Amino acid sequence: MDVMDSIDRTASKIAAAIGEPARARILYCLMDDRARTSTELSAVAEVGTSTASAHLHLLLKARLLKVVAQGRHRYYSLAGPEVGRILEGLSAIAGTMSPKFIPSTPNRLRAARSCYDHIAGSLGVTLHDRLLKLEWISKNGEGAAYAISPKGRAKLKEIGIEIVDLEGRRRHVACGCLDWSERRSHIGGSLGAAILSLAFRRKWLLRDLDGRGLTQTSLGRQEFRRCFGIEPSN
Amino acid sequence: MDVMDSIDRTASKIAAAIGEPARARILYCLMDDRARTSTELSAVAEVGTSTASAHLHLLLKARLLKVVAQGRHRYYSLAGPEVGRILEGLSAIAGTMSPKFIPSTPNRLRAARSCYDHIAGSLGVTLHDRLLKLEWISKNGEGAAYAISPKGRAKLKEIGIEIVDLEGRRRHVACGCLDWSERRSHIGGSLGAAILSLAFRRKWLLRDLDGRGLTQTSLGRQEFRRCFGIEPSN
DNA sequence: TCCATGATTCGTTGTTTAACGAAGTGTCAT
DNA sequence: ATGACACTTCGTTAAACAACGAATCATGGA
Repeated sequence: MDVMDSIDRTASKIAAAIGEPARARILYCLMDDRARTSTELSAVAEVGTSTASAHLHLLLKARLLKVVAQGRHRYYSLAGPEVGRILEGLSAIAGTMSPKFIPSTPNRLRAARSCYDHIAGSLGVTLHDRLLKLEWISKNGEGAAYAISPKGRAKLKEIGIEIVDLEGRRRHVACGCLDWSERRSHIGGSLGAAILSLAFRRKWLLRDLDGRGLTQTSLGRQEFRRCFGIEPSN
Repeated sequence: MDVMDSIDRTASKIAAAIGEPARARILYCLMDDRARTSTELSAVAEVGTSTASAHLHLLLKARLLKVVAQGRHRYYSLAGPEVGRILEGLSAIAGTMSPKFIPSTPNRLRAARSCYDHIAGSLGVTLHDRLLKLEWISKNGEGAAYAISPKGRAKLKEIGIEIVDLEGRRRHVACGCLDWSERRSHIGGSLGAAILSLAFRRKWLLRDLDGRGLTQTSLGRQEFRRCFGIEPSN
């Protein structure tokens, strides 16, 4: 009975965290699964940066948000899918409006882009998520680093990437790299570099004139699909 | 965009309603689907009756609770299953504890009892819910009254109850009657009376010595199951 | 009818907390 | 190094609101 009470109490704390208008605006803004910076969220919440900082701190403590520090930016995002579900549920009660009107997953896709020496943009994020889903890589590594599974090694070897060649250097073999425009992780580290270099070599991707943009060739579309099971997006 | 904002705002209001400790205690206490009075809930929330009244008013406005007036009592209960789901969801996030530990549906069953001239207690409630589920009765009637469906008439006739004989009197043919101990509706009106009288006549139920309690016979268990599909409870 | 009891409304008090600006910390660029 | 920028921490103020007791309304029983 005592345990139950404490659950109720923390549940109530969580509800209270959502129950403040400025914080609710922050949370619902983050429902598209993109990470945003403190200052951006202060604009969304329509409060000063210091106030937003306090709100974000509280939301972190309530385990509704998580944060990733990247340089002098701190990217905040929803702590997990359960949080999104709670928010959807509340909206569902709120309006007679059906939950499908809530701006959750559907998101405008952005073009591929390079980030230093690996693939960023929507393609980079898709690839990143896909490798995790396929369990070629897993989050078991230290920090933001990913571990490569035996299956991943085999499959990547088939494609033409030898993991052993990438190991033993100072650089991580694979790690999540937060994307400036997508605000989600894409695949970085020497594996990310190897994939981009492979894609250039095989003419899956062409470098744009501005040096950062990438264009996927029709061959590239086919090959990304064949190798990773990625549906042609745009 | 404006519509979205308003949804967020009311969602935030709902969360705020849950986010006050006293109100959270009230809500989680009501998760067993039983209606409770204002004074009882004030005890649960550990506040005075006037404070509880204010909280209950707010929860009504937030559409998290509904209320049924019965004499000088007002029975409060959760507004719907979505509310329970939200509360469960919050608890799920709150603890690492799994949602199944939340005291939602499983509830100690109470013995059958008579309420004036019809069946109350757990059996009465079960019967009430069953008749609705089978769609022999529906909530289309005025107020707390139920309408009897054609199917219901036919099935009840098979059992030995002629609805036409019950109609045209001042009394409702069927209506929900809030149970003092179960705090949930059982089946009242002349249909309720007819069922109890039938159960006595056929020795499905025996009146206890105290005059209010009812004992289900083994024949009764069989027959309630055969006629209404009610599983033998205790 | 009158009284007892459940429940709500009202007015007051005290606590909580959201908001801001100013000052402090850390990171990138020149 | 030094300035610019992103972000947080601190101290203060003002508004929101939960709590209570007293008064009021409503219902059921004597």
